[in-house]
Amino acid sequence: MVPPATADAVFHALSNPTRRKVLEQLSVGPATVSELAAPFDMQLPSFVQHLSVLEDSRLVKSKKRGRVRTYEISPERFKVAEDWLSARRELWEARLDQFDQYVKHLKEKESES
Amino acid sequence: MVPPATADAVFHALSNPTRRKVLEQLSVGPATVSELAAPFDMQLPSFVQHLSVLEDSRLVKSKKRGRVRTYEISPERFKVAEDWLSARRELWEARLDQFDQYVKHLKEKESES
DNA sequence: ATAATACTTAGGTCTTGACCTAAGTATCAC
DNA sequence: GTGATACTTAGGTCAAGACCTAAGTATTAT
Repeated sequence: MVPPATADAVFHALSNPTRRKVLEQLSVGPATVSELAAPFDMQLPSFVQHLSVLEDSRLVKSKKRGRVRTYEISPERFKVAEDWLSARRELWEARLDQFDQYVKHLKEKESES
Repeated sequence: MVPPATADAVFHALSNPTRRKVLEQLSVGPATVSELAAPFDMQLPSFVQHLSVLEDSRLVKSKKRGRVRTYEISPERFKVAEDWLSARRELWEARLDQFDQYVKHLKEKESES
């Protein structure tokens, strides 16, 4: 069981377009703060806050070497979101299948008469 | 391409534990406002706001018959989240596979010497 | 017709989120 | 060791989010 606070942080991190674009960039490969910030029309301190949100959610991790901080994707964390979504899907698909079966059953009965 | 605003709304809707619990409940089957609200220690108007957020994101839909409003899951919308996540995963997995290949390649070279 | 039920509307508070500017620190390049 | 670079810290604003209470409307039950 994933603590709910974890899912909160992960989905919240994903809810902002700037942060999603950062994740899209990092999916391609690691990058530094300035590289990540370059495409955005935003002051650096504001942008860095987004990186903090991402890091707090653990969707990414970073390391500083000298004065340069490099970020990379932390793939394990995405499972929190993926697993929650697929658990929902399994539940309702099972239910809808059951409903389909029921409809099919009704139709068979109908054609008997 | 899904407009980013859509992903914003979907992930934002998913970021709150009350709303996720509602979605868990609705995955099991449709339910009315009062049925959904019952487990939560929250005033009804506050709770109904959560339902509005979910409906705005189109993760759920509702219909009113008489004085009772019934909610149900709207499965298509979940694909927005699922697709975004799986697109990221594909990218970084391709990259990490490539890296694995590279390491393997290095090891082969090493054993030649 | 009256009362109870099932929401809805209309506010108000308090916290969090998303930005900003200005100034600071730690490295690196010369 | 001086200046440029790459962030960091420390504030401050303004909008959005998550709750609340009080009162309203539309249905249904008696």
